[in-house]
Amino acid sequence: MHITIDEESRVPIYQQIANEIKRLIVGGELPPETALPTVRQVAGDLGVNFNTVATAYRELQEEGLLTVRHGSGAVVRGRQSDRRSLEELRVPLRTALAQLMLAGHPRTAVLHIVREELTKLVKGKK
Amino acid sequence: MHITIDEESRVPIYQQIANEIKRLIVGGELPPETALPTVRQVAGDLGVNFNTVATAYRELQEEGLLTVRHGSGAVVRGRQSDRRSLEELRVPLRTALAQLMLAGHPRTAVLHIVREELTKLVKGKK
Amino acid sequence: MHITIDEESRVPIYQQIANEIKRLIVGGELPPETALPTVRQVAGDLGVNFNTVATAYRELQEEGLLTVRHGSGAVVRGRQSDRRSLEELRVPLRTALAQLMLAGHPRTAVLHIVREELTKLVKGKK
Amino acid sequence: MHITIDEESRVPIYQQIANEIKRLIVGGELPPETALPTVRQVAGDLGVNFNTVATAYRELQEEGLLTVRHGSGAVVRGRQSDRRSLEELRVPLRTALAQLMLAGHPRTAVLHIVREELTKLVKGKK
DNA sequence: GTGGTCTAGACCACG
DNA sequence: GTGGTCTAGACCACC
Repeated sequence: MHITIDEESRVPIYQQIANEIKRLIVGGELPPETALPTVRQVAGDLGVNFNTVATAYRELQEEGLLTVRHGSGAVVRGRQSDRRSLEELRVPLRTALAQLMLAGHPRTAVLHIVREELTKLVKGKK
Repeated sequence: MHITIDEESRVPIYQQIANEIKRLIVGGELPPETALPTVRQVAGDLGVNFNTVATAYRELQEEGLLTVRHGSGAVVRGRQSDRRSLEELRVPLRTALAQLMLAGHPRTAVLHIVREELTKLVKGKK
Repeated sequence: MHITIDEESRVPIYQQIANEIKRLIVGGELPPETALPTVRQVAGDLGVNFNTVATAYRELQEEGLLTVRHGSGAVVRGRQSDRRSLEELRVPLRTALAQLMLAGHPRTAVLHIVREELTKLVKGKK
Repeated sequence: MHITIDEESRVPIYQQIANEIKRLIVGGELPPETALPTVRQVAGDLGVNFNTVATAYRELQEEGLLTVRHGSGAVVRGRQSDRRSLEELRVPLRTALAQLMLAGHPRTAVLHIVREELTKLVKGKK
């Protein structure tokens, strides 16, 4: 399971970890029933404290994406769904798109980038 | 200048203000050379702390979007561009797209939402 | 003996098993002197670890609800009673009631729900 | 704001704190818009680490009961509502009722206790 | 001065 | 051996 963390980012590390795992779930690299590595293993790989990883796992569990079984690890849930409303999810999208356009990319270029990202997201997925 | 703030959001208020102003610049509602309202005025309108708005303006200045003229307020810069690299801007986009797909929206639906948002962004723009 | 476990719940599985058995004792479905199925049998039925069921049985024994006869399984005790004080038992009740009211159910609705649950509890009981 | 913690209980301290605050909200002792004491103040009063209190506040925020404003403290939300379904809330009630009956209290006595608790819950409420 | 995050390390609960 | 909880203390983000 490959996760990259940006130490410089102002996004909290635990949030970045959660986002990366979401990406892997969406992309099919972590299909339902997959056992995730232990918090201590991920912590070791990333060089962060295990509590930081535990916070990420906790967030994913609260969002219904993982089942964390005390004593036997975490697995990806079969029926995933983000509980947040579409309107809530539009806000970060809107912000990301605005920043791209501010950087000087015209509408068609932005759409191209979006298509690229969508393709990368589901690359591994059957 | 119409800005909306979500008190419940975990995104810092100053960040929300900065994002909203970026949106208005992209949309052409704040064309180059436009004078922005004073920090105190915005703070009063939104009912937030003076320093919060000041932080938002400082961020926009650091990103090269505003010119703050000593004693006479801030104006939108002529040649705007977000200084961050494309790769840096892809991360929040990727995250936003992944969340939409996790919510169960298929690729075509996500693209549709993206087009809607892009259209809304440049609505006021000639 | 029908027991249901919620894998997603944050209540430990052994605790859920113990709670379910208590419910069956209260309801009269497991009258005094009834022999309980063996730990291994319950574990197999529920698809949980052997030790998990053993922990549940141990808890019930410690609370004086079961008699574990060396080598011959567990039986329901004749004169059952939870050893904990009334004050100790009020706390979870209070918490459960507060959550129901927070969910917007008025006092009379909560009382109705309580009556329903009490009736369900003793359904099988003569 | 009076909160009592049972050090012996197996319910986590942060959970107990959250439950107590819910009780105070239901009872009207913490009406909407009330500012809660700071995490450090509560931590000092209860003799626990401030992180423990912060975890409780976080849980309440995620359940939509508090608005935590970074830098200016937490306030009780106007429109509270527990997002969990009625069925989910019935389980702890069922468990609490079963334990009371196991302790030898007949149905009418249990109902009496429930009424007492409901009355205590809303004591301070107008 | 507020809450948020992260670390380090101990101990417990669970399966 | 897993995750959960709690502590202690540091530093940062925010208002």
